[in-house]
Amino acid sequence: MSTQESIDNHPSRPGPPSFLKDLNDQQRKAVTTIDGPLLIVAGAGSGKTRVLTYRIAYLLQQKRANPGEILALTFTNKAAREMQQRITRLIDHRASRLWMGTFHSIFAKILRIECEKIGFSSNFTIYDTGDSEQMIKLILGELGYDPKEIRPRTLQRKISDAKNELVNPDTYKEKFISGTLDEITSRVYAVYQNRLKEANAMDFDDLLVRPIELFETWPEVLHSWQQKFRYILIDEYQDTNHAQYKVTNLLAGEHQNICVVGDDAQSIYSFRGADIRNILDFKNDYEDAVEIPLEQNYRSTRYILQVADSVIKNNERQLQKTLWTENREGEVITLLENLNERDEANRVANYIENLKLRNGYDLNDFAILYRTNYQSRVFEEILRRKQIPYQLVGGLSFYQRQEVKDVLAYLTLLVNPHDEQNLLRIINKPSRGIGKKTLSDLIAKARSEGKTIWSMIEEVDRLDLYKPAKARIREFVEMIHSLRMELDKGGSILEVTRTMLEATGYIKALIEDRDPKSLSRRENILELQNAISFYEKNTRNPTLGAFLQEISLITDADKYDESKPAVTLMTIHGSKGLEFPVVFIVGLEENLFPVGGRENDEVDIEEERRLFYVAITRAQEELFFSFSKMRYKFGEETRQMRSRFLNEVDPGVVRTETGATITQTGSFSGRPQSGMSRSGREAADSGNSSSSTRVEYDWKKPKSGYRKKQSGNSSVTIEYDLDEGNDPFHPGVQVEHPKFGRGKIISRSGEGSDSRVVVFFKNRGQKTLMLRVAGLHVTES
DNA sequence: TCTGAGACAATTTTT
DNA sequence: TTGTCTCAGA
Repeated sequence: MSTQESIDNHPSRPGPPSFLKDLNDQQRKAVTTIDGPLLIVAGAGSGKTRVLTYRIAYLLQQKRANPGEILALTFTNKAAREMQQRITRLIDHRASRLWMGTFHSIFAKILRIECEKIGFSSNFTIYDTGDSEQMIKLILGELGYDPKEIRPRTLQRKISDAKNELVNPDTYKEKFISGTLDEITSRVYAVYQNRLKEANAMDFDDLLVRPIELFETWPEVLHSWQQKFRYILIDEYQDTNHAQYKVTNLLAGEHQNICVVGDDAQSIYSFRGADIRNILDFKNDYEDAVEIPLEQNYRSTRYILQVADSVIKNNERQLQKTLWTENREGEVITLLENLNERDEANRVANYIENLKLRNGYDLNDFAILYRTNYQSRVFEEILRRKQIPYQLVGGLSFYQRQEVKDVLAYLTLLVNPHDEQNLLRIINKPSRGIGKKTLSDLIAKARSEGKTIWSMIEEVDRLDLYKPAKARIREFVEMIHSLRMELDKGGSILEVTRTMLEATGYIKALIEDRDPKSLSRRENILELQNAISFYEKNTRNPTLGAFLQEISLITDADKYDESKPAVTLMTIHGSKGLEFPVVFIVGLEENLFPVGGRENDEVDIEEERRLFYVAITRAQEELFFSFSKMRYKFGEETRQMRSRFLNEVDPGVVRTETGATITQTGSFSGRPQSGMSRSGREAADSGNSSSSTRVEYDWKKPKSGYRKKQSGNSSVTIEYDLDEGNDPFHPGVQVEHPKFGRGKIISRSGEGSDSRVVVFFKNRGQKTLMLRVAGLHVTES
């Protein structure tokens, strides 16, 4: 508090920036406590991003650091972009000089500068999970295992887990031999790491692990980066894994100015090695750490928070905290019961149309959230049929499509000839008569001579191979050589790509192909060319290598445009950090959400529950739960059971479409496993156990009223009745909306409880709102 | 070496 | 249901 007082007491000094006024006490403290380790425990919707961005702006304004001395790490591209935009708004062009981005992109950038010290060259290739898997499959075969018996994917997962725990192949060998699978993993892991290095390639995990290797073997390199980053900020700290913990711990070693923000209740990435202990133990790791909680929620209605709270308290492991809000109670949550997934999609679509019409929502106010990507299909189909624009976020990424990966493989080969995976991918694509036999001979020869495949085929003439194939290989090598020359002579990336598509006959092959997908493949390649062209025009020193690295770390999700007038479809994981006025959480069924476990691995129910919590807390005003009694799975109609989570929600704030309470839903209220949700049952039986808020039974007509702010934090509620027409909302009046902020009424239409106003909001633009539900209040002018 | 029919597996979640 | 992989035959 003393910081805040000293700032407030000297308004005439050039000291505190005016933007601090936008913050509440806790937030302001979090922004202005700048030296030393700081843990901000930020509940959902408590203004976390705002605090981070203001903190950065504050550091700059107070001249504590130059932009280049601030390192801000996020977990997803979406979060990074969001932050980038907000900071740009706050502090102009200097934002671009910040070291801000995802863990992976930032450390890729550092590695590009430093990687020669650990035996890589700066145009190393980044392998995605698919590339890794392919490579592991090849290695398995070479080691004499059958990829059908041992799934490359399983091994990929195990190796990735080991890397995130900083277990190298040698340690793995010592520590983890307990069964044959571990033994195989150990052997494959060792070969895999060597192959990656030979190929001058890194997988996603290496982008975090290799910097640690670098810093530990080169203390002076570590020291210079420690010096550079005076202030480090980490978002979503609860989702960091051990490698991420370690690498930031190293970097913060000098200045100890490390500020982490997180919420243990929103930890949803343990499958990727995220270790919730990182946040729980922060205060042990950094002795002088200060902890600041952010507990006021600005996002959601009281009912939404209430239902979120009723869910999350079923988890045993969690930090104690109290999330509260000044927002209105809002609408009760509606549970949609559907016959099957088509029925579900139709019902959701109908609600969207109705709410849009009745309450003046825009299309981008709606989000449909699901557990798994494949659930999006039905929704896409129905929305398309009903001509409701939507945008699908996530799923198969553009850059992961076959044809796009093929083109990128060619380009990658131009900058990194040792990249084996990409060479093997396209050496016979389109088919040019270099078949399986020739290739396996080639690989065997390369292995026995200890050379890369590329260096073998460069001297193909001395090899003993199938004659016709030799000629084709020679042609292939010459083609790559001449393309590389064109690139080296300074040819533009786009031009080289065009030449390549021509020379390889890739496009020609697609045109001749009778496959109906060929057309969309050609379109995708065109789109890729657009991306290349965009990159070249908008980058200072565009190089093919940099382009390839950049796109290997971005996904389709990054194209998400929140202002586009369309309904958003995404997974709950993808929705983290976002908010929507109206949210539909669909597919609340056993074995879907929570997901069904595969044979061997247990589903972490607490994590699934946190995921449900994340989904609920995305909603600002209206929330819907939905499940289907039948669902097509693998082409077969399966009977579905209602999710156990629905037995845990506070029944006081959830109603079915008919207005019935949720426990009255008949045959589908059955609980799946005995003894499973004891606490959930208790919550259900004891009604509003989680909160003192009472819910009126007549939920369809919420009380009217608006809050009039008085001095300080208190407010009085003034009753009015829209049917009487004694409300204060007329054109010209300044109003405040719980979500959209301040605005001015432009016009009004409709009668009584149908009254609507058009309001122009400073931050959100023009909106049509239903007075009955908008929760507006008049501001003093 | 290439092609196509049929087998088969897959639905967690992201960088 | 869809997409991927394999194997037999040309």
